[in-house]
Amino acid sequence: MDEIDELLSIRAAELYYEENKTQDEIGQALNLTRWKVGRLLAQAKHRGFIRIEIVHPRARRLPIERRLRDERGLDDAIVVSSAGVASIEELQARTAQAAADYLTALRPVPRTLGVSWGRTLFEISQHLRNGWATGVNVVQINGGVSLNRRAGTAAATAVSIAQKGGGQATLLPSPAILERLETKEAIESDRVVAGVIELARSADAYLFSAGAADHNSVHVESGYLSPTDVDLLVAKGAVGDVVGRYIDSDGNIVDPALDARTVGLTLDELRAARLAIAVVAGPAKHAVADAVVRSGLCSVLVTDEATALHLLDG
Amino acid sequence: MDEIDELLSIRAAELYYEENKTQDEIGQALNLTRWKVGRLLAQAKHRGFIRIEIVHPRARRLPIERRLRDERGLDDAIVVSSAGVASIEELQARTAQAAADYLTALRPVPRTLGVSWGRTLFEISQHLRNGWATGVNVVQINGGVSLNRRAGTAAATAVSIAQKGGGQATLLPSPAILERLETKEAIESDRVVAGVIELARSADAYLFSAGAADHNSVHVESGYLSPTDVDLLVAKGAVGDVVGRYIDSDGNIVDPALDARTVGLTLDELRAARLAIAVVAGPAKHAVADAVVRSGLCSVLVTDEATALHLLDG
DNA sequence: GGCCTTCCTGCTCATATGAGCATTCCGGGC
DNA sequence: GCCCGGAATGCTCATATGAGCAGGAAGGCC
Repeated sequence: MDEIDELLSIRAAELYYEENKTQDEIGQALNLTRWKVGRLLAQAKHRGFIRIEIVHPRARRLPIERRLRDERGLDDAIVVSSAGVASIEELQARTAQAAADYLTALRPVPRTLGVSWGRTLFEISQHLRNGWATGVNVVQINGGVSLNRRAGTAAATAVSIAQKGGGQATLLPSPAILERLETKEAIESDRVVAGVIELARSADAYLFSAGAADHNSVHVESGYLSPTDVDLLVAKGAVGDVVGRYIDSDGNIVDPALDARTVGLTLDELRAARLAIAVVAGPAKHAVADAVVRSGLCSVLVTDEATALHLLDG
Repeated sequence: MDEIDELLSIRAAELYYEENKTQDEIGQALNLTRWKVGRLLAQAKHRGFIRIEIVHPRARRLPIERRLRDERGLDDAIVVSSAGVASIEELQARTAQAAADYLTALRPVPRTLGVSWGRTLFEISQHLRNGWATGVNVVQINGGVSLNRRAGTAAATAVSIAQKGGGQATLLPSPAILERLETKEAIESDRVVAGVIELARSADAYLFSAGAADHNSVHVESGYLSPTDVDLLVAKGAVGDVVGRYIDSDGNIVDPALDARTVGLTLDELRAARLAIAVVAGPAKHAVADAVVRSGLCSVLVTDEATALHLLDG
């Protein structure tokens, strides 16, 4: 395509998209046949001169979703648009909304849903509508008795999801990470705890997020880890955590000793699940999102456009 | 339109614009008739959820041009798109290019073109192609014998426009602003100078820019004014200059004494012209652009999108 | 210069889309 | 319960558009 045609295609595009002229009218205006105009417009589209964006908080990016499915082997992918997004909070809200929408539309409706906890999960629970399902029982898949002011968030999340879905929540009455291996084993052998974990293993679907390996983590905030602990994990290659278990960029456990003191489903149990929905948004989580997808921790990913593009191109 | 329909219209738009599905296919996918889909898409467009942008340095904004013509009484307006613009320099280049394109396409071709000088005019001269016209004579409309290193820019601009247009340049051999009124009157009564100004008055068309009233002005750079002079003009309400004459936001001369010492066409002569093309770009010139258009200094405006929107909404 | 290949142009025809209209549905008033 | 007005729906039909093809121009190669 020479420069003349390039310019003509721009003029044609202006008349077509901004002035709503027909290709025929454009042809008359520019002294071209309507077929030539059609070809110029096709060229302009093909060469990326025409950018069409859907500007709406609920807008998704289907072509990127397709690429994630095809190129990264996911069963499904939900990518929310970043167009017109003003803040990271809004991005997270959009993603949480999309996750809530996905859960609501999920068929068959899971009888038992295993959930993790954290800021993302809490937000999803807020975006779910009353009656999003009928009779969905919710079970926590990792420890989450909070140690401080945030106490109750983990429980509130599971309870809210269950209540709005017309079911019961089963909480895992245990800290996320214990200081001593013996304590962790003792807790896990407790009849109630063991029962909950057994129930969690039998869930039809899992819904969880991933955390970045930084001082902003809920594990630091909840007091399970100190900022120094996180620094050490990062030094060992940690990019983030899933259900409280810190992984490197290949999805491997970074610190087996720490992992052994962490209560809840193991990552391999998660990997073996038929339906594991990861919800990960924001630039801070690009690395951990990559590790999650790469190592097959989820079969469905709900994320934002920038993170998705990072997974595909980065 | 309720929320359900709003969401459906977004889903439909995704399938239509991103997946290139037909409205019929979308209907099947979403359990709607194809007419409903068509209506949803129309709604989505109408409510601004669909944003179509033409991303190209030569792209123009025809709807804004129309508004400028209709609402601001211009004979013609050229508005270059700001989409994907990286720097102010690029914006100015785009605008200069558009001005060059406009001149090239101008019919009837002017026999004599009056031009001012400055950075914008110089850039336009660079963007013009050899043979953009055949036999266009160019005459300077304001004084421009530079006093310093920039010497020659003013002359080079006029000569370049003339040469590329297959004509001759007539330079105005006079400083832009003189220190004493008597000198200015003496120069203007010089036979050569008087002849050039007479020729300038008879031009078929004028091409000029406007300068912001700041220390970055070419008049400061060329030594005709000191930064302090400009500060004083600003204090008197100056928003910028046209052919070396400083105006306030209503287009009135700010300092009649200074104006009397300025050589070249007067603003009223410019206002009386049949075809006066002003080329003004960049955020620094929003105020002066407004004054130019408001006071009828130009019949044709070439500008950038942001400046145009400022004229319309600001 | 003649020939061949390749790309481009203008066409026919099938399909997709939008305008306008009749019908149906729904909520409010009696 | 019944009627009515207004909105939403599904339709017919005219128009706009894209796919595919035949003919022709342009340019390279002998």
